[in-house]
Amino acid sequence: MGTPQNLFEPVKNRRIFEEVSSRIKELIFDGALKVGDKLPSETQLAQQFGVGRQTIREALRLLESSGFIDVNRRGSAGPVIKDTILKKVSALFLDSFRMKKIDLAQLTLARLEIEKNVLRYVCENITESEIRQLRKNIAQSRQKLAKEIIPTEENIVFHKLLAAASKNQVFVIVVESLMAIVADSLTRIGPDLKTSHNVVAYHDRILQAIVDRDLEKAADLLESHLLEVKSRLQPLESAEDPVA
Amino acid sequence: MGTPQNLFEPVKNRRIFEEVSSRIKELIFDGALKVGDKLPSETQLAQQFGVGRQTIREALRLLESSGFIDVNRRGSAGPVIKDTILKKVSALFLDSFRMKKIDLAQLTLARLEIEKNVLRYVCENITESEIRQLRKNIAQSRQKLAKEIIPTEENIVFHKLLAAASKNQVFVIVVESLMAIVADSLTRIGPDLKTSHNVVAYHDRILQAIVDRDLEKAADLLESHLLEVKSRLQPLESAEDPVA
DNA sequence: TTTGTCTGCTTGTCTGACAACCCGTCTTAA
DNA sequence: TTAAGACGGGTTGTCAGACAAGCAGACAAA
Repeated sequence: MGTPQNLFEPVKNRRIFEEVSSRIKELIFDGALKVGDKLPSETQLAQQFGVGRQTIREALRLLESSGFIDVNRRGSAGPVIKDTILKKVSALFLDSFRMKKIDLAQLTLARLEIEKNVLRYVCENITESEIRQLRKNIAQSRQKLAKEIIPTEENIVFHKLLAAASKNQVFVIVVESLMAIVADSLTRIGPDLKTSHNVVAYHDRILQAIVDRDLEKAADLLESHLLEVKSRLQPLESAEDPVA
Repeated sequence: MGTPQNLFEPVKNRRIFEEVSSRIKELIFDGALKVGDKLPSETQLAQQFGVGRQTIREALRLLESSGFIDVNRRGSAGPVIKDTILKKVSALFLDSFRMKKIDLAQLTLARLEIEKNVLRYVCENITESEIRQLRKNIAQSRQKLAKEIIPTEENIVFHKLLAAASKNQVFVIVVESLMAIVADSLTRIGPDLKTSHNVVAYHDRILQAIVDRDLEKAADLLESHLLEVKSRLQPLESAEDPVA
């Protein structure tokens, strides 16, 4: 008590590569560097910033892992400005999950609530073209099923398409992140053709409810659907940690 | 059409530092390395992995920027295992915002929906101790206001405390991320004592509604509260981009 | 037109070097 | 006795130089 703590901010002891990294970041935010633009090669960057190449490399690692650039492999031209921040957010979300900060019950619950919100906006805003996309997605799943292939990817995409149709980027990011965890969990579990048929059937009925603008029905279907997915993934939860 | 495209997956050409980074990550996931443990020094790591120090450094940069380790500055001992993934997620979310992928209207809308969900779980699960924390938070805000200091930090914390009281880590992460954006936006706007009084008053009434287990009232108050915050931040949206 | 080869440049990695810096230890002075 | 100051070993941050692997475009050959 009594002693105020944040009076003296820490003197910023930034490392040079952090400074370089955030300078480049600012250039991107300001629009001076746009997606698709190419950065000079490492040697040139080193000269221009007046630092060593190792410093530049570490700065590039930072930018790369934050989703701002894409470093070409050996040989070809310099780093390219790209925007893959979303993928990086999802990856970190997955890391959180793997650090046991989230369990499947919490995940499903949150997913349910958030996707219900999404559904509301979807029912209000969905366009014909988006409906076509969803229909196409279901058709692709069915084609795979007919060949006895599990359409995992397509089933994940269905939910991402829904999020996109809400026209709210925040939902897109969050759903994308949650689905990354679901996708990861699904790869750990054996494939199951019968369940997949069920999943696709649910997706189809949900889409139908959306087309009918029947929000309540869509939400109910979604709830049953997710609870089923949860019970399917549940065994994973306890089966993990085989470490002594 | 006709030509299948994903038949040949790209030969994975992982760089050594990526390999090193993910090896260490796995050790953390497996529990072989726990939070607080110290990694060997860079030179020792280089020897043990049989690679150069530069490679180790780049691996450490990766781990650092993903929130797995904390590298001590010059001099003191080796890197320490830490878990600051959440902070990194928030930082990336903020980057998304700065890349104009999210605007304030979308943000507020999503925040409203998600915090309403949170409120529902809060009303069901909140404990006495959490109520005390929230009360304390409001009291602190009032103290600052009495000294004519804007309690920005406390006001942000209020919403984080609510999220925590939902007992769902997913909501915690999402709210944390959204509030990082709000906090950042608030620093760009001039302080406003009068508005702050209003904010704290809202928080107080929301807490009261929660204590009364009056979900509907709490949700209504939250909605008005957030819409007010939105209208306060709105000027920022158009005032940006002074670049020609 | 397609295929093979060559050249130059870029990235990935290693090695060696050194200043700045932290921490525990030892010395010294009050 | 104890507290302040000096010392030394170990560590990080950064630089410089080196070289193999690999790509891209030019050019030659089939």
